[in-house]
Amino acid sequence: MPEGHTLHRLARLHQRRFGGAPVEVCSPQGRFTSGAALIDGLVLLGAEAWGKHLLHRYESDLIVHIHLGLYGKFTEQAVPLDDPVGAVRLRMVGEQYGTDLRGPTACEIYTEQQVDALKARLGPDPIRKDADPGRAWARITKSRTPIGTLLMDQKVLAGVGNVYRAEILFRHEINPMRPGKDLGHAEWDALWLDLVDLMNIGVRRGKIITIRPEDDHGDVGYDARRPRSYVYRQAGRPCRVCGTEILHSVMQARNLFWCPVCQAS
DNA sequence: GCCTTATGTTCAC
DNA sequence: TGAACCTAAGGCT
Repeated sequence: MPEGHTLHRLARLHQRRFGGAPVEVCSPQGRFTSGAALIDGLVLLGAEAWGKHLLHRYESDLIVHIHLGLYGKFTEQAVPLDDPVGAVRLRMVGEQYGTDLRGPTACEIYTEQQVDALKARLGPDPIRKDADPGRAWARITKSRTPIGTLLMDQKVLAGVGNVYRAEILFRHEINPMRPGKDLGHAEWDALWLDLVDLMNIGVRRGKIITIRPEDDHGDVGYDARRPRSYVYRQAGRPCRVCGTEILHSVMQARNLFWCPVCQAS
């Protein structure tokens, strides 16, 4: 699930697997061949995530920018690696492990100026310790745009995706259509702190976990195959808190889920 | 095996 | 507003 927690988890993994040593880099699929040739054999100095963006910094000021988009995935193997299967955009091989990247929206060489521009256009990332939530609040508090749209806007908040959007609004009993400027400051502070908590749990656990223990009744009556969530992909099922049927609509071409009673306004 | 669907973003009309 | 990107999992036959 590529929301921000996935990218931060990958950054930590890549740092651990490849950081501080030379990396063999290639593009079996061929769509990153020239970029891969520039960094092949160089030492990976560091990996970090900003929202849903992943950056690999190599010697010689060379930076790889990766965005997974909807489909992108990394897979990992111990060396020696099997021959690439399918469209592998990027293969990185270190001393003990190698990783393949398939289906990303972006995998390209970035300059430091492009990195600066990226950071400048992204809102604060709840997973980053250097994040300033005041920047997000400044935009939200003066906007008539629905909070459900603002939370998904990477210029407002970096790293929040459709699952965290739906779940955080449920946890704070906020209707997705409420205008940003109608959020109270205390309400926003609580929402931000909760995002920091939940998204860091996501990084540690490798999946999105949002259900409070007191609302988790052993999932009696719930479909174990479905995501364990309050509202995300729960349309038509009873709300875990009040039993009302969870609703679904499409907002800005994205699936939106909410409880009409718990999130009445 | 085939069809639908998805956690995201950019671009064209 | 919709298409494109182009992968993989899950549900269905």
